[in-house]
Amino acid sequence: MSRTSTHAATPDRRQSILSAALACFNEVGIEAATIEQIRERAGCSIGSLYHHFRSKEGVASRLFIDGIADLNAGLIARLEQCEGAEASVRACVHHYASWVESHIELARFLLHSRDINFSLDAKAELKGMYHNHFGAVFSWFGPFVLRGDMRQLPPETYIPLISGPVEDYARLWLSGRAKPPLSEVAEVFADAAWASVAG
Amino acid sequence: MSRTSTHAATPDRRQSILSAALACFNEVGIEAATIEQIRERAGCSIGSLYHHFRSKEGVASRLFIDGIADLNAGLIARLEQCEGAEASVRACVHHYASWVESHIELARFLLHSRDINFSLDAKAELKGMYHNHFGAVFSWFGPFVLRGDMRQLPPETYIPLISGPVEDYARLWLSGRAKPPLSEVAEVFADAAWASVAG
DNA sequence: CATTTTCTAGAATATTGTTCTAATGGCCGG
DNA sequence: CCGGCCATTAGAACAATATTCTAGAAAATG
Repeated sequence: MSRTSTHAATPDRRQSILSAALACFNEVGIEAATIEQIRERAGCSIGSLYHHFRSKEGVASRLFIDGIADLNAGLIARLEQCEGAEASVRACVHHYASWVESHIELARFLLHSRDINFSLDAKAELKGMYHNHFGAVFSWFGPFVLRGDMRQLPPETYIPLISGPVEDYARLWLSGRAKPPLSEVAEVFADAAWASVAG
Repeated sequence: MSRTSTHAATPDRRQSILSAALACFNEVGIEAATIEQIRERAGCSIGSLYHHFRSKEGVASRLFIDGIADLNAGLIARLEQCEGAEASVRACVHHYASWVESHIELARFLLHSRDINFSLDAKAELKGMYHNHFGAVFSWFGPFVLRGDMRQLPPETYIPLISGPVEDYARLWLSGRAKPPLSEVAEVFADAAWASVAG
């Protein structure tokens, strides 16, 4: 009878499960969050949950991968509107800061969950994503280094130098241990980032 | 009869459990590591394990808290042998790098496990530890700032600026995504750290 | 409209964290 | 040396919870 039967209101279960899981994970951590809690919050059945995701870790993986993908895509888009090395380096810092401020819950999840037990599929997806992203980032910055606008350093050190501080601060801020909003201190980190890699 | 009975070789069960757990946690993550795996590796019984630790998270908490305590204590000891702001700032970076290189497994655990579900007791212990540590660190650096040897910045930004990059790099290195050993790139991060906070 | 696929539901099952009871061995006061 | 006490160990019993399974309803497809 009508829509209150088994197949009730289901515009997109998938998304409601992801949202519910994000909230649960942030409240008690991935491990402590139970399927039952997520199920109840999403207002769905166990079967439905397992139909959309392989497992609890599957939900966490999806949140993680999609979150990183969005963060990365935004950076690339922003870089493409930058002129020159300094603007690009600063954009990395400011993008990180503003993304975190506008995706607080998701950011909290991404920055606090480093030990998701990714499935082989998820690992492959993540690896491919990183490969593309870092490829894009390095081909953007490569010319600046060649031209001498940026210092030549061991390749693996650029990202920690540029993003390390703002990322670290974001963790502090998200966990409530630092009060000044990211937007207020981003400039400090942008200055430091540029100073550390300027040619 | 002799020592092969129930109460077998037990110089310090507690430590063998911690070691076994550390290995398991690093191999498959805290969540995926089972009590059974840890128990087997430590060569003890379930009862023994739960006698020494309240729970699986209790083991993880102990590893985490003791690890951080050691890292922090080492830093304070090292700072006390430094003269001046620059040497102190550089010492922070170098201490972090060398500690990670000489405690690889423990470092891997500390840097990848941000979502341990600490008990109230553990939270209190950790909070007290951080309180003392940051108190000591800030009273060490405070005079340098007052004297103008270091720039005055929002207090919460110093740690990300100084430790953020080397910490971020350590994560990369420990996960195998960066090859140059920490000791080889530490100087880059020390330079950057000092540049970002120098007066 | 038949049928095929996707989706939902919830009971049944399996895994695994935790508790409980009993027993062992050292330690110490007598 | 004795006898009780406490820390420690063991492993079975228990409980919580992740996952699988079967059935059926809704949408999609032709």
